[in-house]
Amino acid sequence: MKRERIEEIAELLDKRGKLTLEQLDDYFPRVSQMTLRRDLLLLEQEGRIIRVRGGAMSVKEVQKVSGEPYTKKTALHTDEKIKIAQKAARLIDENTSLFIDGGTTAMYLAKEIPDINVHIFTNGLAVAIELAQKKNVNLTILGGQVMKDNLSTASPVAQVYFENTNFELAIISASAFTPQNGFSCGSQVEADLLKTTRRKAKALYMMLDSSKIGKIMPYTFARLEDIDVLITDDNFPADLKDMFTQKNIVVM
Amino acid sequence: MKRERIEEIAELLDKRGKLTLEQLDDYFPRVSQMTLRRDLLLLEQEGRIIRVRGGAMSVKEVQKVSGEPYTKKTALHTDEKIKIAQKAARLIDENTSLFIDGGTTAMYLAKEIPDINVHIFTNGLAVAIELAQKKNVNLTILGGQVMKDNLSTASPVAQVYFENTNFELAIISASAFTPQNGFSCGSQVEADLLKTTRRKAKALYMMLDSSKIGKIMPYTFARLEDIDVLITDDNFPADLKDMFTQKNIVVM
DNA sequence: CCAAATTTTGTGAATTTTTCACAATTAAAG
DNA sequence: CTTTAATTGTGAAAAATTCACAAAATTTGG
Repeated sequence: MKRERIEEIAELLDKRGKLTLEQLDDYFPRVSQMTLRRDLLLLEQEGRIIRVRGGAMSVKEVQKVSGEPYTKKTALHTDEKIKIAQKAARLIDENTSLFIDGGTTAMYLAKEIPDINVHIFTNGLAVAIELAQKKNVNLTILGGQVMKDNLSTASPVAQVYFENTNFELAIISASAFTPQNGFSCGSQVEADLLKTTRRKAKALYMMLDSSKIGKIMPYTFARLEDIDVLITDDNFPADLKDMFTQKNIVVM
Repeated sequence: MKRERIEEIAELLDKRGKLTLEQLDDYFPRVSQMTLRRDLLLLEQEGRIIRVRGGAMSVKEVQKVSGEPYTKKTALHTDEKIKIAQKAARLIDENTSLFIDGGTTAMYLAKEIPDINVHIFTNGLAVAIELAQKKNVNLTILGGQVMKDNLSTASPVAQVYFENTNFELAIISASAFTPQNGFSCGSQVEADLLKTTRRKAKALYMMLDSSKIGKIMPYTFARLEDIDVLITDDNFPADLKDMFTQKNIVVM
């Protein structure tokens, strides 16, 4: 009981990297903060976490890479993204092959994916690192020039390689969405890649947190009706939801 | 003055691993605790330290403690590898393009490379993550199936893509070396990749720490005379060194 | 099955650490 | 030599952490 909780905390911390005591309290409403504190103390003594003011952070997380620009971006809308990622993870079946993009939401998805036998293609460096830790996941990363801002790769040449791969499902995310302009992102090559994704996958699942709604980025890579499932958070506007469901797109 | 102090704090912290504010106060009696706090905050934002209750700890220190399969391997012969990496880093000129492999020594090399204008190709995920942090380094990662044990990619298909790239210099490392069997590694596809490297690069620099000498791995990818420069540590046997220099190979 | 012993947990006060706001000082620029 | 900006110091306010002890839960032994 105690040990179970502690292990759960450790796991959670490995996934999220860092948690405040308040966040932990939300996850474990049945015990007091003091108990959680004591658990953290124990985990610290085991060398698995580091207690910091306000909460704790995972040692594994620190070991990965230090203060890169990427982690900064990670902080925004974290909770929504994790929830979306959890929903998406549940949609992945064993013994299938799928594509995941390189965005931040995708990275959370990578964390949530269970260690099952699947073949995953990705153009995200951070996603790849995360998935490489799962023994049963067969992983292929798309090569190409690395974009420093989001640690994902894209290049026309890599497209050729991409053309020769097969997968059933693609789970991608967009930087912006409006009904008129569809799903868009900030780079031409990325848009091309995602367009190819749309062509090659039997089904296209889109992860979109509601903060992206109403925004427009330069390159549209999919329209509203191009997707099969939309995975979003609770703040998704009802009228928009209707627009999707009317086109037989599942919104969840 | 301010920056100097901050650097000094960072250095101290890297050495000692962890320091309380009181200890820091002893080291810097001329400034107030508040100033030290502000310095620590700055260092934390730079991602170099982690502030904990009572003081701060060095990120490097945390990173040392191993846990993962990959990180475990990293821990072995660390000092030699870092020295070799430092030597290799000095050989890289601005405005050139080069290939770096995906091994552990290569990862240390990535850390040591200054933030200069170069184009780097690599098949190492960890190497890529490290290099992605340098603003001026143009980075391309070779795609392919990811090998979980060493976080590097290799696949016949990626080879095709590789063929279309150009670089002047390749800095690679081997898992094993004997004069008879040359430089060898543990995987067929990796050997193929490194062979291609040998063909495409104008010059081939080999990083080899002395612990690899006398070992044999299944796949040879280069012979003694194939390389141009051998970068090794101080324990490299003198007789072997002669063998290389007699073939006009620089040993350093 | 019950009671004693042990472990785990919760609570509020005490302590410590950290933050905050503003003044004082120092360094830099014109 | 002013003026401006940056850095630093101070004490109070806020927050987080620890502490001590009682309550609750779990385990143990009869």
